[in-house]
Amino acid sequence: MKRPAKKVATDRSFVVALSRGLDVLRAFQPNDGLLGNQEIAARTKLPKPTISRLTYTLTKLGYLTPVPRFEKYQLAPSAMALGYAALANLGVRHLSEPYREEVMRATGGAVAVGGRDRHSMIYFGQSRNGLTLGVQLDVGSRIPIATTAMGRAYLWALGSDERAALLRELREHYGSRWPKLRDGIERSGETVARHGFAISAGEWHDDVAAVGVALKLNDGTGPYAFNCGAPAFRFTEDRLLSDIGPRLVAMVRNIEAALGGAAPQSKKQENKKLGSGGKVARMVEGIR
Amino acid sequence: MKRPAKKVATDRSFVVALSRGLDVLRAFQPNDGLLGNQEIAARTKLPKPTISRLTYTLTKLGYLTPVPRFEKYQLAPSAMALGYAALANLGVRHLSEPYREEVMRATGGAVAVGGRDRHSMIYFGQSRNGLTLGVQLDVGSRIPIATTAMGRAYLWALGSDERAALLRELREHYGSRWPKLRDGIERSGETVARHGFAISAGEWHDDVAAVGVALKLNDGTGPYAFNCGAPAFRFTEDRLLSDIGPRLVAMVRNIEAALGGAAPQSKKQENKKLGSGGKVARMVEGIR
DNA sequence: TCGTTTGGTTTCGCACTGCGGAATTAAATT
DNA sequence: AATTTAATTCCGCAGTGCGAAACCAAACGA
Repeated sequence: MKRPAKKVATDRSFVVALSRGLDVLRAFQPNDGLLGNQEIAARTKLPKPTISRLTYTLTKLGYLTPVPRFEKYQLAPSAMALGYAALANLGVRHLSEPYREEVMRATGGAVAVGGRDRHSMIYFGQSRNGLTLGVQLDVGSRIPIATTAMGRAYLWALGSDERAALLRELREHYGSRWPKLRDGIERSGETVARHGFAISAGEWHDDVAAVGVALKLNDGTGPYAFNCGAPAFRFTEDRLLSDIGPRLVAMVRNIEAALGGAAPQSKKQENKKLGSGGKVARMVEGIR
Repeated sequence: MKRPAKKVATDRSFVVALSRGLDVLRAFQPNDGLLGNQEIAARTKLPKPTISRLTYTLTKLGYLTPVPRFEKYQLAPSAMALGYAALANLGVRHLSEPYREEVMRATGGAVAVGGRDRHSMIYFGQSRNGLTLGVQLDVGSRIPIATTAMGRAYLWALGSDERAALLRELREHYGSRWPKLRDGIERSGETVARHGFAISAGEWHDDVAAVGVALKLNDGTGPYAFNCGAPAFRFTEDRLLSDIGPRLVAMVRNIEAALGGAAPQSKKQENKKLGSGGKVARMVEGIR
């Protein structure tokens, strides 16, 4: 009864202006520092006057700083504060730290937790020893879903509907490059089914090898995923399979236990709530 | 010509819906993890249906995650991504790192950079050696403006108008506690005038002593500030004055030089632009 | 010097969004 | 069963937010 229209159309509860404003903020990628109204308009595909109003509003609220020298904008401290609040509220991050540390010491690989944002996994926290990888990844770093151990573990931890939805998104996102990626994902699906962890050896960066394990919580919060990686010469595929992988699985199980049990897998619970109408129903409908 | 109304009233360029949506996100403080619509409504003073719509929108966009178990929401990875992008785009943070490291090693104190968000200073980055302070401050941490060396340095680096505005805000924010704070600020103003750095010894936390120095850039980006702090017994007031302070000032001057010169202080330039109407005029008007 | 290009802002009338009071439902509590 | 608490849905209307088009200013270039 609220479903008919073809496009986004009439979703009376969706606040377009807010969505657009956030799109403007998101237009600022981690590199490109300064952006003018023009560039923002190009990226967001919104008409110029709209952008003007939005940047004006965001500036007034302190999320953007004008840089008069270049007549452009920059993300401001307030934007940062949001991110930090998000981070601080992420229980997994804190709780998993000692576990990560331990596995890092035991294996010599860097251990990280992350979750998904759009088409990427994004790091919530990591433990690395001095050596480790050539690639330096910080909190907030993004890594692809399709080619990384963390991403694959995450993907295969999703319910089949969500997974299908995500795969569709990725396909669209990657265009012609998709088939190759999809193959890798499918292979990793078998690995996950058999061993409980995903592997990526040289598929993301030539010289990086890692395993990934997903964590499900019973609070309904989307799955998270851990990885443990090192330079390829240090983690041979053999070692990944027989040593690192199982170790990471054990770690995650421990964390799940500490956090109050893994997610119940049965759809029943959810459906009960879903069937009864109410908020959750709309939520689920809205989300995917 | 756009000024008359008493309240926010008619600012045709200000997008209210966006502002409110961001208020909802901001309602999530770094601690209180989960928030229900109710609590959000209370904090933001917005009517419930409005909150419903906004949380619905934010959820759909991936900035909030519903936690069905508690019928509440949590900040989601997308929110974090924003913050990270902000951080990554902050030139000062990266460029200042080696300088901070050096001063840290030379003095034994922790050295940090930060900027302002609302009523606080917020850390962009810091260098600490193993020991240092009892208080552990991370990127994203907030410290007060009035009682800290960093905050005071920042405050006295503002133009007199902005400073006045900020002081007004703080006064309102702190209510009856204000007079005492104001005294501290004023004393620190003299210190800044005389030595070029601000001091806070035991005024924020009993056992912490620090100096602060502001950094002005010529790109029009609001000032930033550095501090160098340690347990009080390690940084005596004498040492702050004669050693740590001057050293931090020197550091900041070096950074300014590396970044292409300190901000020109004359109001002329700005006024020229201002006079000519156009974007900047509206910006400035809007900001403060 | 005068077009031209580029990037941004203002205007303005209208459509439809977003609003919020009030009614409604769900679940938890008594 | 009655009450409380917390959310959602309804729905008509005010006025927000929209965006095409016009306008402006500065930078370029010839």
